[in-house]
Amino acid sequence: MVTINDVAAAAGVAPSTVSYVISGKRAISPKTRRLVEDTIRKLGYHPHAGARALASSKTNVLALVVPLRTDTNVAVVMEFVASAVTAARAYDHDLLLLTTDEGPAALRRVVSSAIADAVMVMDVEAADPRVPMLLTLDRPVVLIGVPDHPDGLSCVDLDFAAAGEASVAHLAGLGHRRIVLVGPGPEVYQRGTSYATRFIRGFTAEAERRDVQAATTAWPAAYQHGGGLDDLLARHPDVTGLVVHNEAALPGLLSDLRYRGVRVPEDISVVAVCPDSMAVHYPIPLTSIAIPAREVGTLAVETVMRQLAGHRTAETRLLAPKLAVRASTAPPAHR
Amino acid sequence: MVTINDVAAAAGVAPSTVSYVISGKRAISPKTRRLVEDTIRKLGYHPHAGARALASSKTNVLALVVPLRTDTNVAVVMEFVASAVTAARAYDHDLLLLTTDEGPAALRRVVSSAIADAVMVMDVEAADPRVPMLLTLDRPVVLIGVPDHPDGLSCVDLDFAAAGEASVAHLAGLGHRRIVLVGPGPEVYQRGTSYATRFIRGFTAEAERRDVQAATTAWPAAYQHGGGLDDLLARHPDVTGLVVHNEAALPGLLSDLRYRGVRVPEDISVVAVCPDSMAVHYPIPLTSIAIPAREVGTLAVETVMRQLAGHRTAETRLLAPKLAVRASTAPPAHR
DNA sequence: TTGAAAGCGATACCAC
DNA sequence: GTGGTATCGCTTTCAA
Repeated sequence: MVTINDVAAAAGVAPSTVSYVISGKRAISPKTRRLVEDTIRKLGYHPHAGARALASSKTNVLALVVPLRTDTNVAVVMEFVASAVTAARAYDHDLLLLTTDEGPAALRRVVSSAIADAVMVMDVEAADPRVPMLLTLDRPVVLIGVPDHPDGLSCVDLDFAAAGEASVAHLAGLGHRRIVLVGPGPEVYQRGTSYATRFIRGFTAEAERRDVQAATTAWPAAYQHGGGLDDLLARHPDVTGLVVHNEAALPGLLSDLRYRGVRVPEDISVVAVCPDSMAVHYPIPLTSIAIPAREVGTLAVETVMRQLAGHRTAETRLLAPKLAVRASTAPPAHR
Repeated sequence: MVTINDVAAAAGVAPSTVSYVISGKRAISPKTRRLVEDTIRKLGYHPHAGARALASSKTNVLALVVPLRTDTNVAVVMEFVASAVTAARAYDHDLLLLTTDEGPAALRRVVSSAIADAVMVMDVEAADPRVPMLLTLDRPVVLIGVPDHPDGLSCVDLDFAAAGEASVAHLAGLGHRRIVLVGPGPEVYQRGTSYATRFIRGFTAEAERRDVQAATTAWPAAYQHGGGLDDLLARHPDVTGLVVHNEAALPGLLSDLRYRGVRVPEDISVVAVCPDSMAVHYPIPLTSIAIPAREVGTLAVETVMRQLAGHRTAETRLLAPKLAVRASTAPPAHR
């Protein structure tokens, strides 16, 4: 293994000089700098991460806790993770993967062992049991999602309440008076997953404000196609607008609509809550509120990096929803 | 921070004794062991990972390179990752996430810096440019997938060639004479992604052997529903069996079939290649060949752990495909 | 602008 | 069965 001493010897300088060339923490003459840099390249030197962590108390590793249930929204999680890795690399950090299954103990372990410098937690629940313990960690923490009591932890997420409002506002603006929410499965609500309840809150509030009849339904994430739409129409025969906050059920629902000869948007308007990339790929491009997984991932990393840089005040950033009007919504037909 | 010296002092023993209690690498009297363990608990001691890595040249971290393109099969990747994390934790290891985007350099960096002890690489291509460099790493490596020239690297995967054969064999056995493969999009083949070509090879070979007419088509992963089936039927009007090796296109294809009034399996039989959990959730449970992401993830970790334990000979493990007969296949109707 | 050397917190060898 | 201590590779303070 090539060590800093090897580099120093080969370059004819002190190890500390090599260290400073790398870190840039003190002025180095251009000549020495070039010499050292060349030697590093020539020898193929890579600083030993463990030694570095030991001496500097920094690992340059971020821990990311992801939900690996299959019921959850896989595509969004992946997109988030991808952007987080990329953003982390831009700050010269790596990502260590933990799962929600491992519970709070995993977080304590990773931080106490100095495996990671900071922690990002996805899939936060309203009364998340991890919050109290995260507070005791004394390390930067960023929650993706918003618990009822963040207690001074930083949070990043789409503003789902505003998204719920926006979906209703759009349909109401077009003249729809009876709309139904196709939400995630009951298990999501049972867990108290914060985004689902926040969305519903906004959805319902805006419906009241605008005096439109709004009902909510929960569809299993595994829903493919079959009786879902028939059930819904039986209960809400005069519905003209659907808000789908359940990307996994989207293909099945649209298949049901097509099969039943219900035209979109002529007979029923559909607003989807899903990544834009998903919305545009349907034969009828969907009017949608984007789930900005990419932005949230990047923002989470930036927030955590800011905290690592010493900025220790908690900040909650809720991204404003963006509703893109595409081909799946229109004014309701007169009947 | 609580160090091993703090524990030693509090317990009235030498630091080395504490170390040995933890590692179990030498005999300790029950009395001392209990004393030390209690002290560790009481003080909340966690060994410093960096210090450990420095002294022992082991990080207890596995690097996993995942493909984070969105065109690729998200659900399978997630399932694989989930099982890999779980398996790794069973061996007291953590998982560091790298992406294919970072290229071969990332692997060199992670290994040379002693951030990880070994590497697992997903989404291997036929002529994967990473293979030559992986060979120079001098660390355990496991490929998920099989390149044309593994050159002594361990590989783990589903036996896709056998899967291709099995799909044809099942349909041919039922009496089908004209079948079509709905494969992944052209970009997958262009990358030379090994599983896709291996599947086709088995598919075609078995078709020849059984003298059934077999055609192959490539559907975009983003396919939802629309003209896909019409195109296919126009080109292959007398097809009676479909093999779908493209889970993302599955909902769209089935929607097309339903919409066109093509009954499954009465008019057309469908064999899917996808995780079992996916196959069983359709209204017509699909006859399928399972993509054993879970098993592959676990096996990959076990293989890498075996190598870390000193077993340095490369082993290629191709899991035999399991075809589960469900409701989407039947003998072809006589026309 | 550079060098020397004291840690950082474990492991594992050498003694007893 | 236990203790003492050199060592791992780097960062950073102190000196020059």
